[in-house]
Formats: sequence, structure tokens, C-alpha cells
Amino acid sequence: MPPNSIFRELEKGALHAAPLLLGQKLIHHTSEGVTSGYIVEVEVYTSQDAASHTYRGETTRNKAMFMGAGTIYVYFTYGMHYCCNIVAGPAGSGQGILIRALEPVEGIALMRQRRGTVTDRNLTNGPAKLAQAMGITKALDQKSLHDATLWLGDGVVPGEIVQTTRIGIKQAIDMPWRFYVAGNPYVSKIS
DNA sequence: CCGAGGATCATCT
DNA sequence: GATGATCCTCGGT
Repeated sequence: MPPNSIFRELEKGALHAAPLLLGQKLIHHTSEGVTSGYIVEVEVYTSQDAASHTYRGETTRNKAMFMGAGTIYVYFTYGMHYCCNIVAGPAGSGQGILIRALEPVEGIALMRQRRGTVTDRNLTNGPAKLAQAMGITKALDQKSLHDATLWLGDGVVPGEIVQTTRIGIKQAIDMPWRFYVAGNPYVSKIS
């Protein structure tokens, strides 16, 4: 699906758009160079969802999640990690899609440099890992994919898609809001 | 391969 | 003051 179409899908809501993001290419331009990868794993978070940062309403931290489809939400957690979401749905609805894993495409040498000594399979197979490999920080928070250094590009048709429960949460653990490409070696964890 | 424990701090209660 | 949409290391299997 071409990039322009994915924005229309994002406007329809996070749960609708999440599986459609699989196979799309996420691209980041920085002064260090260009990195990109195909999205192979995502999770949905909404304001009706006890596991979501938006469950208790808008705060300074989660403001981006209420800014409408195509906004970038980057949060800092565990004292050392950044994670990247693509906001979906109408402005004010507080829903988004966490990018959990990428299959590296461009800038793999730069990804290795940013990540330090890890095996290639460990470059981007987790939300904080891919943020580090791509050079994603809070500088991108509240920016739009339409006019930031981070955007979506032409991807590939993903293989079979698996829908299952989310990872690393303690609330709403039964909601099947995780989607990944079956058999892809960069998926963070096989269910 | 798997599970336990520590790192480290912005954000929220 | 407590916690976390995580990652890494280390030990056991």
C-alpha cells in the first residue's frame, strides 16, 4: 500500500490501521545518515485501555497521542529507553500504534554503530532497540510524519499476519492487540 | 533456549 | 515515593 493511503487508514483508527502498517518502511534521516526498516511488529493502545499511557487522560507526557493521526509519540521509560508510536484516529481520541520491531533495510552499519556490540538479529527486534538503532529520541515527539525527519515510505507486502496479546504490560493483558509478520526473524518474541 | 535481577530517571500519585 | 508499552548480563538447562 502506498504511503499516502496509509495516512487515510491511520485516520480510521489504531486497531484498523495497525495490521496495515506491517510491511511499510519506516525511514529516518539524521546528520549521521539514513536508516530504514520494514515494520514487522506493532501493538495498539487506546484511551479505553488500562495498559495505555492515555487511559487517565491527557498529560504533558502523552500530549502527542491526542494530536491526531500521523503524529509521532516518543516516550522515555525505565530511565534509559525511548519507544516510538504512530498516533491514529481522530484528534483527541488518544490512540496510537507502538512500533515494536523492524527488519533493517538501509543504514545497517550506522545501526550497528548506535547499538554497540550486538548481533544483527538484535539490532531492531524490540521497541527501544529500534529507537536506538534508528536514532529516534524525544526530539521527534509531537512532530508529524508528514513534515519530520521520520516518515513512512514504500514497503513490501507482508506475509501471513499473526494477531495475539501484547507484551510487557500488567493491565488488559488479554486484549489481542499485537500484530506481527509470521516467521520474520526480527519479531521481538514469538507467541 | 529460558528466567531472574539490576540499571536508571521522567512522570505521575 | 513508586513505577514502568525495556534491555542486558548471567546462570542454569
